[in-house]
Amino acid sequence: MVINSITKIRDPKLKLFRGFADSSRLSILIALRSKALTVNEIVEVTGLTQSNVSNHLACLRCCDLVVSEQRGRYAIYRIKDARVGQFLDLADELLADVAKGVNECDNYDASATEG
Amino acid sequence: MVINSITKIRDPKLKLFRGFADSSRLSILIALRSKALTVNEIVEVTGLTQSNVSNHLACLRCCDLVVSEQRGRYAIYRIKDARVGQFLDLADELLADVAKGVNECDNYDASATEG
DNA sequence: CTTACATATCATTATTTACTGATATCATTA
DNA sequence: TAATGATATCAGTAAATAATGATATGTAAG
Repeated sequence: MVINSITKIRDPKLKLFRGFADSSRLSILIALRSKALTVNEIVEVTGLTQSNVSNHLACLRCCDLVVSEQRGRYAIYRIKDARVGQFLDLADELLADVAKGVNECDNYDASATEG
Repeated sequence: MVINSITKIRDPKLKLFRGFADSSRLSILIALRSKALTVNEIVEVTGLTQSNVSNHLACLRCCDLVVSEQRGRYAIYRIKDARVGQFLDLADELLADVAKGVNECDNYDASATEG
């Protein structure tokens, strides 16, 4: 399993940030924030493929950001702790107050936005 | 510039997390947390190469996480806002309270730790 | 105006990480 | 127990990202 190579990371803080720092994983976390979902529901909401979602869920589960509960043949996933949500909130706050420029900093590479 | 490809990321939240989600950048941010430093000082503290540090600083600067001030032939870098530090704090908190397992989850791949 | 120092830039290469598609597992139902 | 549905796993490949090394830029001092 390659995705879980992040679990080899020694520094747990780095590992934590990595959990949030991928487009697919972030989508999953945001989706799970409102309520617990089955894998298929996550697939539908995010538009990712099943295996991709499953791989990332393994990653998030391993890092203790989400937990799964087997209910019949469904696996229900949910955010493990509300603080994970708070982490997302703080990111928004930080963006609103501190790092407004994050939004704008792509003008160095006009070709990327034009092409 | 390849490192700054993160600036192409649309979602600013994702971009923010990416800022923290690299070993070198995280080292730099942690180093800058205690006090402002020149590029060479960062190089010494982190053990990274000069060009690597410079590349990552460009990335962090672009994302508004750090700012630089030219003083003579030195460039002084510092964390742009205290909230960036708070973000690091919250990560620690989260790790302490929520994601303790982050530390332990590498037993799936014994070969990696043994070899 | 040449030298030395400090930093930035950039192309190349190396490494990491994510995605895909096929298949395995495991629980339910017929 | 065969078939179906839901999820997990994994090898292979593709894509993204970081590190390196050479060099450019800019600043100060001789």
